[in-house]
Amino acid sequence: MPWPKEHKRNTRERIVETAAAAFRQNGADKVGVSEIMQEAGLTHGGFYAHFASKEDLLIEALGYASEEANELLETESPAKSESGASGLLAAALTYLSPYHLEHVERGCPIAALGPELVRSSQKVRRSFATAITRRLGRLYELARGGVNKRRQQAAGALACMVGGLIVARGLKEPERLEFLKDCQSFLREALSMGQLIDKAGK
Amino acid sequence: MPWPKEHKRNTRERIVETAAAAFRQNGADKVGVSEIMQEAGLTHGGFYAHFASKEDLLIEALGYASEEANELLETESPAKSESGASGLLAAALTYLSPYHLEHVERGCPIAALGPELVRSSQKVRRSFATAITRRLGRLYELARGGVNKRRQQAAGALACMVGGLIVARGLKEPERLEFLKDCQSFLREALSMGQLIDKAGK
DNA sequence: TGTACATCAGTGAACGCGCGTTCACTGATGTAC
DNA sequence: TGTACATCAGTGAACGCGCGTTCACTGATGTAC
Repeated sequence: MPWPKEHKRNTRERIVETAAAAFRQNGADKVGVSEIMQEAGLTHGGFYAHFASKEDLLIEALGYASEEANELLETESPAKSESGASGLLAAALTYLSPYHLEHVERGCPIAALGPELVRSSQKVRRSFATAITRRLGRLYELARGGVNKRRQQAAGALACMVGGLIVARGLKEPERLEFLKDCQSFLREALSMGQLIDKAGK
Repeated sequence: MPWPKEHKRNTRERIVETAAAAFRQNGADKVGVSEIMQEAGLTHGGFYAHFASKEDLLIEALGYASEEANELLETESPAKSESGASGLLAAALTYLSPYHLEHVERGCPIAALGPELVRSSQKVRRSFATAITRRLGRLYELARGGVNKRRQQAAGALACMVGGLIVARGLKEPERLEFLKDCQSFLREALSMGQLIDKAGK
């Protein structure tokens, strides 16, 4: 083998990472193969030595982005330590942080590309559904209470997180941060109060 | 004037309505001017007698879709009367209904096009921000409690509604309805319990 | 150690296609007489 | 009432452009001797 063993693998990964950021930043349809390859320091012709189609790259990039976003949620964040929140609430507060609001390209692909992905090919949709289910599973593990309670809180929290970020991104400078804070306050009550009531009820 | 007075106005409105449905169904980028005109019973060439650009049509269609969705929220629905829910919760339950889940083309444009619109031109983004603010105002009016409470509940509810629908649409047949129900249960608690606690605290 | 070679990652011109937009035109219409 | 006419809503060919994809090629590499 006339090239270093890992060379092609590294190039491929560089393309995936570049695409994962570009797709989230500008939308999968608005980013061309040429643009991705150029940002990865290559020319467009070489693309098909690594991927069968742009759709295949989208699926890989989606997987990469999902993992990246899941890690973000489990990272220690200012919001997390400030409030002393833990588990599901902590993840939600991190998700609804100004940092995540501003950094689409490194953030949650559901919020960045959700509706677009739902309209994509069956292969993409399948991959997207898996990513969502996995995320829901992680949030479920962070929730506290009975089985139904945990499932409902994981669902409600994910909905608030995704919708909160999307709506905030649609607002202008003064209102968007205010909206984000309101969503945080809402979830703080909805998640922790639910707990308290559960305890009181027992 | 050699043509009936309202003829052109009617044609224009027909184009807007057709576009409002097509954009939500397939995404603004994926729907061509030709396709819209054909669905409206016309040929593509005539488009520019009605609109300066596709972008202008998008803005008009967005306004039309927003109004249509706002009306949906204030319509009497099965979920609404079933639960005896009123105000904000009733609107949220209607939003998170299977009907809305299935009918993107007649539903909320935030959930159908949100991330795509955020990446659009300044003109489109401005129009989108206005639509969101208007929706938030309506939800605020439906909420109960103090000023802060109402603002937080309106924000949290809108976030859950938009995110809940987007996530549900990303899931497959068995899970998507389950997820929708979980979001409804979550909001039922988060919204009505907040009320109860408020009352108990006074 | 030095040279010839086979490999294959990456190059760049070219393709067919659909898009948004333009423009010279056509023909249905209400009006003037 | 009937005909000639001006208006203008709508037509359809054409444009430049960027897209995803293909393919004959180039040239950097590790290996064989």
